[in-house]
Order: sequence, then C-alpha cells, then structure tokens
Amino acid sequence: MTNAFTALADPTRRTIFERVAAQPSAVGALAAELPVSRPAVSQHLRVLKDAGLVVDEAHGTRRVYRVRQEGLAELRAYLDQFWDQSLAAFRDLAEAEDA
Amino acid sequence: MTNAFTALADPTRRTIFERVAAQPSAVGALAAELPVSRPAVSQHLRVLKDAGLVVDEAHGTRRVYRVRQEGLAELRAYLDQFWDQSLAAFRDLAEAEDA
DNA sequence: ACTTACGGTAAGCGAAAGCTTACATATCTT
DNA sequence: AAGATATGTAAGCTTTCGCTTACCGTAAGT
Repeated sequence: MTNAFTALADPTRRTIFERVAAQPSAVGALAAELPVSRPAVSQHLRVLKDAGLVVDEAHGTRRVYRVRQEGLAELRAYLDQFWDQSLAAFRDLAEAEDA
Repeated sequence: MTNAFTALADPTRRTIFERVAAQPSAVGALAAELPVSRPAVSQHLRVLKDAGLVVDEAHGTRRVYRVRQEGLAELRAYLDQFWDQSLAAFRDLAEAEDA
C-alpha cells in the first residue's frame, strides 16, 4: 500500500491514473493520448496495478484498466492516520509551552 | 502539491515524515534514529518542505520540523477527487452495460 | 488456417535520485 | 572572542527509473 506513493510520484504515471479514473480505458487508447510509447504505458500500468491502485479486465483482445477503490481508500486512511497524529502532537506541544 | 507523492515515495523519507508526524523533531534527533547520515536527513526534509508537507521553525541552533496540516489536507482533497471520479465512471459503466 | 490487432516482456541506455564525505554558516556557551 | 553545537550545501558516486526498440503471446476476423 505504501508503494502507492511511488506509483503516483511519476508525472506520466499520475496522468495515466487520472485518465483511468475519469474513464476506464485500454492500453492503446491511453497511449494514443500520451507522449510516450505504448510499452511505456503498459509498464506504468503494471506499477499502478502492483500498488493496488488499478485493476484490469480482459475485454476481447483489449485490457481495460480501471481504478481500484480499495486502493484509494487505503491510501486515504494512511494519510488520515498522520492527520490525527500531527494534530495530537501539536496539542501536546501547545500544552508543553504553557508549562 | 502533486509533488507530495514524490516526497512520500522514498521509504526513508516516509519514515522521517512518520516520525515528524508523531512528534515534531530536530534534524539531529531524527538522524540518530535512522540508518542514514545527518545530511541525508537534511536533504530529505528539504524535499518534504518543498512539497509543503512539513514546516520548520528555528529553536536556538536547532531547527524543529513539524507536519504542515494544509499539505496533508491538499493531498487528501486530491485523492478524494479521484474517488468521486472513479465512482462516477463506474456508475456510467454499469448503466452502459444495462443498455 | 492466416492475418491482423492488441498488449505484455526483455534488453539496454541516459537521466535522475539518494547517499556519503567534506565544507560553510549560524547560534549558544563560557 | 573563541570554541562547541546544530544544520544546510556542494561534489561525486552508485543505483534506480523511465523510456525506446525489438520480440513474443493471445484473441478476433476473414
């Protein structure tokens, strides 16, 4: 799950993820809209898939990729954890300064 | 803001962020707990700062880093956007399959 | 069956990232 | 004022990353 950050770090890969989020798409369709080759897109999708951010489904000879909601949920939960932590730490700090 | 993903992609840097979230800390204190050198920690903190995920405050000769809540908020908002998008796309797909 | 379309994989190359050591800067202490 | 403490910065090296081209497998159409 923590690998999702690595997956979304690259600009091209993030763009691919955005397109897939806007509309589930096949590899070739994505590559046609991007300034990189089709194999590059394929490799990026593999990284996104390994990170649990997308899933693929065979549709004839095409492979349609779509966002995996659970991946997004896990990522958000991870961030929320730090949100709570940092708020608590800030509160502790304020209390310490009062003393 | 989108650079926050790059900032959190590296494992060492993510650990640093976790420590800072748990408790605002100075550079040396962080480096003492990590398997990398102090300059490395300093460089990582610079990346996190540029990404808007942490802020630093001078405390004497030390520099205390803490989480920047706004950075986390922006990151979560970005993810929520995809959450909504992918749900809508999924709904559209289901409707299309009915037809 | 043969051809065409679509996509994953391997090899290799240039750019970028992360680390270390060495050096520079600023603040606190005595 | 001088030394000590704490941190940022520069240079260089090694590894990783993203890209391309070439190749292979699989499913559909004729």
